[in-house]
Amino acid sequence: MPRVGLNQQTVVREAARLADEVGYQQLTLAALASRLGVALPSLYKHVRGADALAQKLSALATAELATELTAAAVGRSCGDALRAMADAYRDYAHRHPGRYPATQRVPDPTDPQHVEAGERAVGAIFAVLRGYGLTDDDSVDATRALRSALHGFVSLEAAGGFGLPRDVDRSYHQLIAGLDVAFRSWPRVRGIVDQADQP
Amino acid sequence: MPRVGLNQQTVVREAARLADEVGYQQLTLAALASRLGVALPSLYKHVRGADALAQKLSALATAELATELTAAAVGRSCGDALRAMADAYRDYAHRHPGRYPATQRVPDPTDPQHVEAGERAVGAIFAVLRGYGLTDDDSVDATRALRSALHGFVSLEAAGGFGLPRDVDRSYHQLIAGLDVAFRSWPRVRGIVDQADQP
DNA sequence: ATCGTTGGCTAAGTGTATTAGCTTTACGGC
DNA sequence: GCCGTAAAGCTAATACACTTAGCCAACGAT
Repeated sequence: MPRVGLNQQTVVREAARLADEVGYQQLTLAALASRLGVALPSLYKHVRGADALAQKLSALATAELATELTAAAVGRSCGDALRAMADAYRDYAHRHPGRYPATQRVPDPTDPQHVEAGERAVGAIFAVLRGYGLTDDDSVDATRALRSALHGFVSLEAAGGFGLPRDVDRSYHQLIAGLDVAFRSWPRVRGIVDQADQP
Repeated sequence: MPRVGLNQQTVVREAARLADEVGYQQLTLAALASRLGVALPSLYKHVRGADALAQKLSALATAELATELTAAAVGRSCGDALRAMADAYRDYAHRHPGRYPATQRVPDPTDPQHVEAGERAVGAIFAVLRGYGLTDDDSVDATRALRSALHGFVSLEAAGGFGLPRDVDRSYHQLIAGLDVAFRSWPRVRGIVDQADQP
């Protein structure tokens, strides 16, 4: 029985490819093992189990996404940067439908590469928002808002949640344009929010 | 062996309760059967299988959510309606952490109640946006934007995606305030988008 | 009272994840 | 070049989850 010569990286990479083909939920150790030409239990020599594989896949996908988000924003600012980053985000989800859901897993604190990837991804968003003059609490709120909008749109789209015939690209760009407007008036808006909290 | 006296409704209702307790992903036919005091295969007398149960649960949760969204918006308009509806949305997700994910399943066209529930939910959002003067394509875009923002925020929050200590309620209200600003300037913004599409 | 429908059951089969323990390959040191 | 060992593969067995088949008893209508 000749050895296949696997290691953790090859296993996780192949898991990513398989997930993109069959879907994140359909990624199974059995399918992965057969794809790699080994028996299922052999995978445990490289990965602690199904959950650990999902975590490693998350680290991989998050790192890829962070790199692409950063690349999209470099050399641009404000609206230009926001549009470029938003397009890169959705584009990644389209090109990697199986990896994208993995990026939503919260980084494992015991995996430095995973943590670093998550920080890079959030950092890329943070950087764009700094271009709008947003800092401190404002930038935290804005980061959450942007992540929510991007992830929400992409995941609804992937789930087939947009039934009407209206062009989905158009709706996405309109959403981004709306966020641009919101971020431009963010501190002013915040004043209104604070004010509304007072009785 | 005395009969328990189940029917589809009691099974689905109990599934909803169980999902809220243990989580949507942890909802299992085995756990549901034991909770109902019945052997697992007996459930098949009331539900076609695990997937059909998930679909029925989706119909139930979507109907509940639609009712609460509608109730929140009645008698209000624009920013008031938007805030009330957004709060109701997130509140439902908090009160029913196991049902909420079920609402994201696309309605089954062969289940009239499911379809009706989905239409009511989207209709409630549509109605609020009409208060902003948005119609036709604009309202489709805006509905998608609002759904994306609400779902994205709630699902990131549920996943534990917001690590920083900044108050999450504040961030949510800020997001809603930002959407209010965006919707007020929606048609104007749309002109910019259309313009950007030209070379 | 009985007959048919229906709601429950047990048994059995499939697919996935996991653990235990064995075998053999490949490599580094001598 | 040989050999010892760590690691990479394997088979076997366990634990769940979902599903189907087929049996039996309870309940309602006649």
